Amino acid sequence: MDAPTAAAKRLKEAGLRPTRFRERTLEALWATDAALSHKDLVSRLPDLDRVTIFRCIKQLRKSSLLHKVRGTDGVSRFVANRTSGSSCPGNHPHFFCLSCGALTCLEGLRLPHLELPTGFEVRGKQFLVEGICPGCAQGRATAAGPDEKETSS
Amino acid sequence: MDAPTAAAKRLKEAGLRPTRFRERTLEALWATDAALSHKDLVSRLPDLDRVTIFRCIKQLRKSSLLHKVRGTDGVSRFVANRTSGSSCPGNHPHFFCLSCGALTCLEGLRLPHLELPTGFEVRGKQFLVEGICPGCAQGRATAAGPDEKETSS
DNA sequence: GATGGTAATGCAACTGAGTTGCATTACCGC
DNA sequence: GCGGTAATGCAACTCAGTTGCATTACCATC
Ligand SMILES: [Zn+2]
Ligand SMILES: [Zn+2]
Ligand SMILES: [Zn+2]
Ligand SMILES: [Zn+2]
Repeated sequence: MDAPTAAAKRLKEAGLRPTRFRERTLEALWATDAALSHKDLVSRLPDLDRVTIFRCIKQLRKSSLLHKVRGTDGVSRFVANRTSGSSCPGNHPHFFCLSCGALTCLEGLRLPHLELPTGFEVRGKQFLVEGICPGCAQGRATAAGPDEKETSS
Repeated sequence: MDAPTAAAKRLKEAGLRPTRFRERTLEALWATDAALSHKDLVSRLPDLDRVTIFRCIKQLRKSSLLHKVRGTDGVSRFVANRTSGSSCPGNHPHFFCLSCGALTCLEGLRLPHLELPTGFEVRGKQFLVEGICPGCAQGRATAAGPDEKETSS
C-alpha cells in the first residue's frame, strides 16, 4: 500500500478525489513561498497538460486549498493556503517585486481598514504593494554590478 | 478657425499632438466618472481603430492624462486625471462593483498606510475594494419594483 | 478480482486583451 | 505648397484562460 501523502490527505479532507496530478500540483505550491502562475506550474509539472493544470487550480480554489492573486502585470498567481480552516482570499496584503516578478503573501500583516462613503457594500478587499523585494534589494546593494536577472520566468 | 477644445488644450499642455482622435478619447473619459475599459472606448468611438485606441491610451498614460486600474476580472480600465498637476497612478483606492462591473475612483480617500517588514522597498500601492456600489445596492433594496438594471454587464 | 458509472484527463480549437510590423495618411514647421 | 515626422489602419501575432468532446483513470459494488 502506498503511504497516503500529506497532499492526498488534504485533498480528501477537502472532499476532492486525491488524484496523482492534484497531489503534485498541491505539492508544487507547498514547495515554495512565492505565488506561482499557471506558466510556473506548467514548467514544474512538464508531463501535465496545461488545461488539466487550469482545471486543477480551479478545483483547488473552489475547495479553498489555495488563493489567487494578480500581479500588476495582470497575470494570476496561486498560493497554497497552509492553515486548513480560514485563509480566505483576501485577509492579508501581497507584495509584487518589480525586479524578479515574485509575488508573495504578507501573511503577518492585516489588511488596513478603510472607511468608505455610505452606500458602498463591501464584499472583499485587495491590497497590492509593488516594489523591490528583500532578495533583489540586497542583490543590488551588494552587487554594484547590475547583472540582474537571468532566470527568465 | 475652430475654437480649440479643452481637450486639445490639455493635450498641448502635456506635449502631445492634439489630434482629433486623442481629443475624442480624452473627452470620452471626461464624460464619465467610471473607469472605462478598452472595449468601452471602442463602443463609444466606433469609427476609431481598436489599435489606435490602445496606442492613444498608452500615450495619454505616458503623459499622465489618465491612470490605469485593473478590476478583479483582470481587465484594465482607464480614468482621466482631472487635476493637471499630480494625480499619479496610485494615490487613492478604487471600488469595483460586482453587480454592474463599474470601477470607480474613491478620490476622497487616502491610501491607508501599511508598515512592511524591513527589506522591502516600496514603489507603489494599490487598494481595490470590491462589493456592491450605491446605485446597485439601492436598486436591490428598492427592488420589488420592476425596472431593475437593464444595462447588462 | 472483474465491472460499470462518474469524475478526471488530453487534445484541439476557441475567445479576448493587448502587441507588433508595415504601408498609408495627416499634421506642423518651413 | 513641400517635406519630414508622428499618427493611423490593417493584418497578423502572443499569451492567459476557456470550452467541447473523446478517452482514461478512479472508486464502489458485486
Ligand atoms: Zn525580487
Ligand atoms: Zn496571499
Ligand atoms: Zn454597481
Ligand atoms: Zn483612480
